[in-house]
Amino acid sequence: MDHPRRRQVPTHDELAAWRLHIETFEIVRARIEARLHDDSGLSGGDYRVLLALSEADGRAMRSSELAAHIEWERSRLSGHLGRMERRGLVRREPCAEDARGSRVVLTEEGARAFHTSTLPHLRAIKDVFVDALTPEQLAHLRDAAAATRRHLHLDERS
Amino acid sequence: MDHPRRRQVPTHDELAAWRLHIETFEIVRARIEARLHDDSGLSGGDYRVLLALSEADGRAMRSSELAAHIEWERSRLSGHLGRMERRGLVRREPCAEDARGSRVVLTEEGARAFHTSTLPHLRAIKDVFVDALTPEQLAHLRDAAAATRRHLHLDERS
DNA sequence: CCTCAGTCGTTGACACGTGAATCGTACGGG
DNA sequence: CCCGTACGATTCACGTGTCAACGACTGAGG
Repeated sequence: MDHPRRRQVPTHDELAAWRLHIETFEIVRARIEARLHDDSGLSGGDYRVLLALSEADGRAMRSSELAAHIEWERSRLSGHLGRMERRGLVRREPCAEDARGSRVVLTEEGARAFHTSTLPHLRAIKDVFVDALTPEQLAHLRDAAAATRRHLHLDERS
Repeated sequence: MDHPRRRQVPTHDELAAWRLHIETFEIVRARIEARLHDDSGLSGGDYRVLLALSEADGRAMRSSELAAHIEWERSRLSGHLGRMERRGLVRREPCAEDARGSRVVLTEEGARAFHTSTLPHLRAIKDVFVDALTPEQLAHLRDAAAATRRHLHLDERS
């Protein structure tokens, strides 16, 4: 027998809880994104970009500013914007103040797509996620997420 | 004013809880997979395939049997096995009983990679996920996941 | 000025995921 | 025995993600 100061690996139950949790909420996310896509043709990434742009001054943002805001790699954003531009959701124009950069502008069509998608999307979140849980369970999830963020030293706002 | 029988969209707090939860545990998953990859060069997908194969009779399985077991699309598995085969983790051989099919066999190297990765992987799950939470919080997560699965009519084992 | 380190955005190579089409084989019914 | 349908596995086209390398440009210093 060893003298475990502290168990180094999860118990069977802890491991089962981990798998159940992560697999379940992966399905939840997929369902919500699938509904968004069926309703409006937008992916989760599209929605996130459109949300940020529609809240921005002049419905436009510098590309790396946008990337920082939604916490994406710049290369990821670049590729995504290329696909969104092909579909007419955004437009890229050269930036006056800094010839290296570019401004990402929300098009009329992009704004329309975002607005018509919002309500059904929120409903999907309610149907699939919120309504699955009691208010106490939801509060517990929020607390667990907050504790996890502290544990990982996320949100070091200072 | 309307007469909402039942709110159709989430409240601000519910929406915030949803976003906090999903974003946090996405980061948790990414951290655990990054540690797995750093420790052993395996991705989460590799690990799942190797786990299933190492528990299978003769360390081998029919391809669609394996796909069903780990709940993957067959095309996804096919592509993934191609990459794993290039790296020598698995081998595919024609199937005796059914010339359409193929058997996926765990190689010695695959078995070795799986075994050396398991302990560090479990430790990562403990460090990053389990140790972030109190036992009560972990139980709450498990209950919330179970409730969600019922809500979505998953696990209809009948 | 001019140099040069650093930033902006894109690109390339790759891993990974989905759904539709494909191709060969299996097998039950004429 | 052959035919048509069903099935196993792969392939294709595409969307999505990472990281490293790149070319264009900026801006602080000599």
